[in-house]
Amino acid sequence: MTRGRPLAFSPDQAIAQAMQVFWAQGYNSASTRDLLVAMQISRSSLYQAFGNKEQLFLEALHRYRDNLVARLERKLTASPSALTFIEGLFRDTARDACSERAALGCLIFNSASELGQRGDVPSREAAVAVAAIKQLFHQAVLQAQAEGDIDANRDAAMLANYLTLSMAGLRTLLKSGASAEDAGGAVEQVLIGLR
Amino acid sequence: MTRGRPLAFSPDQAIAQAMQVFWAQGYNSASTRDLLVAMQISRSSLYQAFGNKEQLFLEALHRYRDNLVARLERKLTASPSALTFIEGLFRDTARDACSERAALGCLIFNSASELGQRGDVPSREAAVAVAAIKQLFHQAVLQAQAEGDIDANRDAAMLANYLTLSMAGLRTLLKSGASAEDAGGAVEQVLIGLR
DNA sequence: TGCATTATGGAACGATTGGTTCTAAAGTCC
DNA sequence: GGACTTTAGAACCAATCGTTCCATAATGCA
Repeated sequence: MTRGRPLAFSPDQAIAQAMQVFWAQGYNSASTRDLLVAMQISRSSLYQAFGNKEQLFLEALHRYRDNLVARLERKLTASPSALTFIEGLFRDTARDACSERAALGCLIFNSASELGQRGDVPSREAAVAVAAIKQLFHQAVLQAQAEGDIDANRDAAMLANYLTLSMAGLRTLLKSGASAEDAGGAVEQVLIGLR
Repeated sequence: MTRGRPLAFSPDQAIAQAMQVFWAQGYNSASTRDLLVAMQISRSSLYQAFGNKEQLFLEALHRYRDNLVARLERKLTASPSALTFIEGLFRDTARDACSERAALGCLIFNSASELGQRGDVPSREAAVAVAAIKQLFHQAVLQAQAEGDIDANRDAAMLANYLTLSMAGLRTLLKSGASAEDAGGAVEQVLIGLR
């Protein structure tokens, strides 16, 4: 099957490590050296396996997006209702205010904020990832409407935008050092708007 | 009065130009060269007048914050009511979705997102600037309660957090390329939560 | 006219950036 | 053993990073 010397590292794990670096530092501030150290591979391996820094970032962002969406979809189906899923997601995020995780924020919103509307591939991919989050909220809202927890007459796409906005705002609030009480209070207000 | 050779540039204008660079590129990505070109001064003048890049950023952030708060306070007092001020602020921001201005976002939220909880001075100052925005919303909510447009029984501090979260989220949404319709719809939902 | 003081332009600093290329060794399959 | 691929590491590139230094220019004061 595979000819030649086999890979000495797991591309999956390597991407996961690179993802952590981009997550903590952002795309521009993450140097290739930082990535090499975290990935525990040599320079030649990085360029042979992933091309360059930009392509590695795209792989990491893609991975993050896929993992996040899959995790949330599992959570959604495991929840007693779509509304409790949404409520739990926001409340858990707010409750986690003081953790390292909250300080990192979300790679997708971080990237959208950093890369803005530059027009290059990483910027567009960040926007695509935001759209994936919005799409998941849309799905949850539709389900909650079918379950009778949200008025079926309300525009589900609009509510999906509202929830995406709210989650992005919550992450920024947490990044600026908001307490769990402050974040939790604001989140309850967000959730009131759903019903 | 002043001894020695006089300054050949206006520190005010120079800071304003530097602010634009930090605004468009972020703190880390803004190079000293970019700053020098925009400020139209020489390298030595920058370090003599402002110390270093970090201190220059702090001056720019401070300036941005003071200008923003002053402008919003003027707008608040000029508005027929505090509620119309809040509504107008959010609607105008959403309506402006496709402008360059919207693509830049807000320097304060940009900085909070980029610098996160690093613990250094720029990071802390970004958090202070977010707190200033929150404080302004708090003031507007209290006034709206006094004017009978918001239920006086509701927690004004909580609503201020809610509005800060919403504005931060709106800016992230616009940075990810949301249309004026999408942003406007989400904003209406945000405003419904106030009443 | 000199002196003190401050600002200026520009060179230069050492370190680091992302990216590429090279070499020699090592591992695996046929 | 030969074909093939990956490995580690060094070297290199031009560019950039933030910062420092120095001689010079421009002003007020004596």
